[in-house]
Amino acid sequence: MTQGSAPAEREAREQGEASGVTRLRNEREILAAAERVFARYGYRGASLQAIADQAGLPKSNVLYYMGSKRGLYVRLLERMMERWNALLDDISVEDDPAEVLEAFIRSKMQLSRRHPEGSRLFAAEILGGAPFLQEYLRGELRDWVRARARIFEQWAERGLMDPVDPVWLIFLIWSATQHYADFEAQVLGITGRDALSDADVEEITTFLTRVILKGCGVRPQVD
Amino acid sequence: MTQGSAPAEREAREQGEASGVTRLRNEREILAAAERVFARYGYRGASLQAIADQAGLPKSNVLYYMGSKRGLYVRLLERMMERWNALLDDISVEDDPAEVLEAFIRSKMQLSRRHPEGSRLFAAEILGGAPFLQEYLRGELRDWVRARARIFEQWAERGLMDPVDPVWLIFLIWSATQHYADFEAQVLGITGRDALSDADVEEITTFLTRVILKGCGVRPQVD
DNA sequence: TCATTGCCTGACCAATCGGTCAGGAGTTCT
DNA sequence: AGAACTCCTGACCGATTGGTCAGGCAATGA
Repeated sequence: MTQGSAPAEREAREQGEASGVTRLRNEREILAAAERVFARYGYRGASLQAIADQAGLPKSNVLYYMGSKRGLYVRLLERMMERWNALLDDISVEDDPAEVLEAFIRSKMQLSRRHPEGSRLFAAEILGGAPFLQEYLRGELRDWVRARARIFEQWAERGLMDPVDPVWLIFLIWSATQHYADFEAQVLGITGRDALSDADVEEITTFLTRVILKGCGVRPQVD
Repeated sequence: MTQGSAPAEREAREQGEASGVTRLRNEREILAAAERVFARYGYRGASLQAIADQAGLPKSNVLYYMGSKRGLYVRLLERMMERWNALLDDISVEDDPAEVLEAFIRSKMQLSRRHPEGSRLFAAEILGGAPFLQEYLRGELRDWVRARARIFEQWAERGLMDPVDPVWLIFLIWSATQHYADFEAQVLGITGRDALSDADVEEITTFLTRVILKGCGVRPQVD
């Protein structure tokens, strides 16, 4: 983002280490509060007052730290995209399909599990037509999907899996894993739980892995 | 923004015997506009002014017809639930699993296809914690899921399908089908299309049916 | 003819929105 | 001491929010 194009002064000057700690803590508090509020109400529906209340700070302070509502929102989106990109590791044709697909499902599930608010924030952004993420979708993410798709196709050619459309397969995995964060209210309401336990998440992950791998003809790893 | 109907036309038919027609048309126009706006911005983010503009009517007229923002929103939710319930037909243990599951996937896909705005409206409501739908989720819908789950289990006992958790299976189908309406912006951005054609939807439906049926060990119908 | 009735809407309201700004509080430097 | 600098916030701004209401308009009943 905005970093060091203009040298200016070094921020190495520390005025009382306690104040630096406060600054970091406030910043984290605001980001966490904003993620909750934006996820729940969407960009337009969220108010800076609600975010400030959640963070336990005056509204002016939120604007002092973040500059503007739009800037805060974009920053949260970028943070979520970084988390997403972190698990988009490279794979090769030589890898084992079962291993790769399971790792894919598992890491995606953990991302939704670890950052449910961020996941919902992302979902709300897409739901509203992705006004801030068009570029990312049509660029970086599209390239990543195409690269993976090509590998899936090569696996199919080698008879390691059924010749299913790899793009629809990726969407299937995304939707199935994202569901438990985005539609949490529905899942909890129907199953009658207060929250999903780690055991539940593990069970769901196993279920999804088994059904999807079997569904596209990937034989579990045999050593 | 977009003026759908010229005032002159409205005046001409307004107070004549066809006034009932105008009323019906306005009501439909408002509901359609509201569905779009609520789906895009969520309940709080949507404004009556935006809905009125979309419908080509003054804001006061929207309130005259619908009473309040909340009432309008609830009415839209109920309409969507009716559409949903319409495809929740009864099934029995004697039915063919492959047939039922395929019909399930196909009708759910068509619902998302035919009412994408309604689908997104529902998604936004759940995303925000389902403040207006708690009762429906914990009552009607939960009962429906349990009834289906029991049948799936009996199928598994009879060896007609793998003994997978039926609730997770239902969620898998819901998420996979809903995805193409709710995350339309992502799907279009990544695939580089302007819209999904009927052929695309048919291809996706076939893909999902094949993978999911195979994935939980349901052999395609053999007659 | 005039009063009534139902459909409709411009003008208006208090509340809230995102954002600005002057200035207080607290350190550090000269 | 006082200037300079950063961190912070109450008060305020114009715009917009959901909602109300008095009254205009056209058709009907008498």
